[in-house]
Amino acid sequence: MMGPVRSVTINDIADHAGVSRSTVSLVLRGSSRISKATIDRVNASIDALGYTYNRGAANLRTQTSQAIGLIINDLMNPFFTELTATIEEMADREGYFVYLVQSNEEPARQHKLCMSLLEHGVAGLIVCPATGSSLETFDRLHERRIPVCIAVRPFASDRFDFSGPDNFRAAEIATDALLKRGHRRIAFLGGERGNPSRDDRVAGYFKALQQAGIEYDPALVVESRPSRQSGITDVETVLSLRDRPTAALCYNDFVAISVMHGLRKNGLEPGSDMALIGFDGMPEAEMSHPTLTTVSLHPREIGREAAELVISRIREPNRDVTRRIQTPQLIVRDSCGTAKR
Amino acid sequence: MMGPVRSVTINDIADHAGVSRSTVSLVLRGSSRISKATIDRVNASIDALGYTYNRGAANLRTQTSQAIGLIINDLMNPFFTELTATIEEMADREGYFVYLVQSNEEPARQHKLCMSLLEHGVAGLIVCPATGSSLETFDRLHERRIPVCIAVRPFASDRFDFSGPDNFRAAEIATDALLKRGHRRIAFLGGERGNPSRDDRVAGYFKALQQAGIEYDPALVVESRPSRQSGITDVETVLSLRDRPTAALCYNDFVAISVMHGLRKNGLEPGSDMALIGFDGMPEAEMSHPTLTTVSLHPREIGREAAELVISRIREPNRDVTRRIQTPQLIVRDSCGTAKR
DNA sequence: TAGAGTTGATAGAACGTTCTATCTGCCATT
DNA sequence: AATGGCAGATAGAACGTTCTATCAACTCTA
Repeated sequence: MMGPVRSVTINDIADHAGVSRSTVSLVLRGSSRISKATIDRVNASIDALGYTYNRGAANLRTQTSQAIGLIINDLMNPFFTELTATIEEMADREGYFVYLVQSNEEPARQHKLCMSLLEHGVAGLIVCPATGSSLETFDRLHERRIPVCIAVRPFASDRFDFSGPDNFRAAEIATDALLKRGHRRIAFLGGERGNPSRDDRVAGYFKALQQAGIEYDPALVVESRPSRQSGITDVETVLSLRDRPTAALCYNDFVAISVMHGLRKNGLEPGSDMALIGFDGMPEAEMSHPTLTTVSLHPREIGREAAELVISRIREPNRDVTRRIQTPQLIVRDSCGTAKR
Repeated sequence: MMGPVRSVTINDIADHAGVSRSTVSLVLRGSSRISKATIDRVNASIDALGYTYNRGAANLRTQTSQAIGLIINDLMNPFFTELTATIEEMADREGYFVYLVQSNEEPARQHKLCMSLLEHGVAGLIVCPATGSSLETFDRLHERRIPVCIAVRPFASDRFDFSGPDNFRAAEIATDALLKRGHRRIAFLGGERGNPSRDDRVAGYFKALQQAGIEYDPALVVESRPSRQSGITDVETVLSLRDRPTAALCYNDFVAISVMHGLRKNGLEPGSDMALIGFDGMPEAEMSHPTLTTVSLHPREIGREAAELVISRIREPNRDVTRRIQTPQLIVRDSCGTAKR
C-alpha cells in the first residue's frame, strides 16, 4: 500500500517548528544557548512528526562513532558470553554501542569481520584472536590507526593493549592442587597446539610437575579441537594407556564435563576414579554432577578491563600500550576428589 | 605522536589514479562499464593508499543499509545463541550484517535498544520480545514502517511476521510422554506468568492432563523467574507437599538441570526418583547426568525462518504478514525414567 | 562523410547531519 | 545618541559516498 516513507529529517522538524535546521540540531544535542520556549516547540514537533535521529549522517559529519566492535570466538561458550555481557554493560554506560560478531576460530573469517567492522565505522575494536590468527589482519588494523584491545589471548599484543588471564599461573595452581591431593600421574586433556591459551596452560602444568620432581610424560598430554564431545575421546586415549593417570587437567570446563561422560561411558566415576579440574569458571560448572572444580579466569574482569582500555584509547589514542593480566583463582568443588557424598 | 590520520577517501584514490571520483565509485561496485585498465589502476591506488570503504556515507546517499538488528533475551542461554548463530549465517549469506543485543528480559531496555538500533540505521529488526513487553515499543516500530520479524514469543504478532515454536504442542507432547510412562502426578516447574511461552506450555500441559482425565492440581505448578538456581527452590516447593509428584515438566533445560541438583540436595535421584523433561533442546542437555529428555524447539529452524522473513520483507515491504510455526520434537534420554544404568 | 550508436568516463547535486561564522535584537553604559 | 556586549538564532559549507545527466571519442552504417 504505502511506499517506503521518506524518513523525517531535521529539516522537516525545522519547518514544522518554524526554526532553522541548526537550531533543531542544537536542541537535539541539548545546547544551553537555546531558549526554553524554542526547545519546547522543537520537541513538540519531534513528537508530532515521529523523528528518528540519523546517527550515520551525524557520524559522517563529525568523523566520530559510538560503536565498538567485539570479535569473540564462540557465542555458544559461556566464558565468552560473560565477557561480552560485561563489555556491553561498560560500553553502554559510556555511551557506546557494541557490534558483536563471532569468528568461529577461523582466521579468515576473523579477517573479514575486522574489515567489515572498519567499514561499518567502529570507533574501536576488541578482538579475542582466533587460533592461528595471521599477523596481516593486525598489521592492517595497526596501519589504519584504529584503537584496538586484544582480549583473552595474547597475540601481536606488543603493539596493542591487552586484557587477559594468566594462563600459565592458572595451570600451575590447578596442577599444584592435584599434587597436594597426592596425584602423581596427571593428564592434560584437550586444546590445540598453536592456541596460546592452551600452550601457556601446558607450560604451567609442565613447570608445576617439574618443581614437584615428576617426569613429564608426553602420552598424558592429549591434543584435540575442543567440542562438546571431544573430551570423551580425549579421556579414552589416556584410559588406554598401561599406566593410567589418576587425575586430569581439562583445557576448559566444556572439555571437563565431556570428560565426565567419557569416564562414565567406561564405567568409571568422575571425581572418585579420576580427579578433574577445568579452566574458565563458567556458571555451568556449578551445575554439573559432580560439581566441577575449576580455575576461574574471571571473564567479567577481563571484559571490564578490555572495555576500559579500548574506550580510554579512543579518547587518548597515543597513550602507552598497557597490559592487564587477571590472576586466576581455584574454585574447589567435588570433581577433584574431595567428593562429599 | 601522530594525530588521528584523516581517513583515505574515494577522492584520494581518484587523484592518485588520475580518474574521477565517480569512476572510483563504479570500480568499487564492480561496474562493467569501466575498462580493465582503469579498474587495475584504481585497485592499485586502493592498495597503495590503504583505503577503507565508508559504508555509512554510502548508506546515507543510497538510503539503504545492510544491517539487521537482533534483540534476544539472554546471551547466556544456548537456545538464543543457537538461534543467533543461524541468523548470522543466513544474514551473512545474503550480504547483511547483524547488530546483536540482549534485552535481559527488561521491557524498558528492549525499548531503548529498539530505538537505538533504528538510529544506527538497521534495514530490519528481529525481536524476541521480553516478558512484559509494552505495546508502545512495537507501535513505534510499526509507524516507522521498519521491517520487523518477531521471533520465539508471539507478541503483537498480528501486525508483524513471526517465527517460533508451537509451545502448546510441545507441552502436550512432553506431558503425554510422562503419562504414557504411568505418571499421574506431574508438576510444572519454573517460568513466570505473563511470559507467553510459559503460559502456552502450561496450557498444553493442562490440556493433556484433562484429556487423560486427570484433575489439575494448582499446587503442582510452581512459578519463578528462571535462573541458574531457581529449579532448586522450585522442586523443593513440590517436595514439601504431602502428595509429591513423581514427574515434572521443567520450563526449560536450564531449570531442569537445576532441578536435578535440587533433587540430589534432598537425597533423591533425578530420573529414577522423579522423571524430568525439559524444553528447548539445548546441547548441554546431552551432557547432563542423567542425560536430559527434552522437547527440542528447533532454535536453528526458528532462526532460519526469522532471517528469511525479515530479509524478504526488506525486499518486499508490502507482502502479507506471515507466521512460521515449528513443530517441536521429543528427544528421549535418561531423565524421564528409562534410565539404562 | 554525416549521423547514429556505443563505450568509457565525468561533473555536480544530493543524502542528513554539524560546524564556523555571522546576524539580529536588546540592554546597559557612556 | 552612539557604542559595546550578550543572548539567541541562522546560513551555508562540509563529511564521503552515489545518482542523474552528460560528454568525448570511437566505430559502424548508409
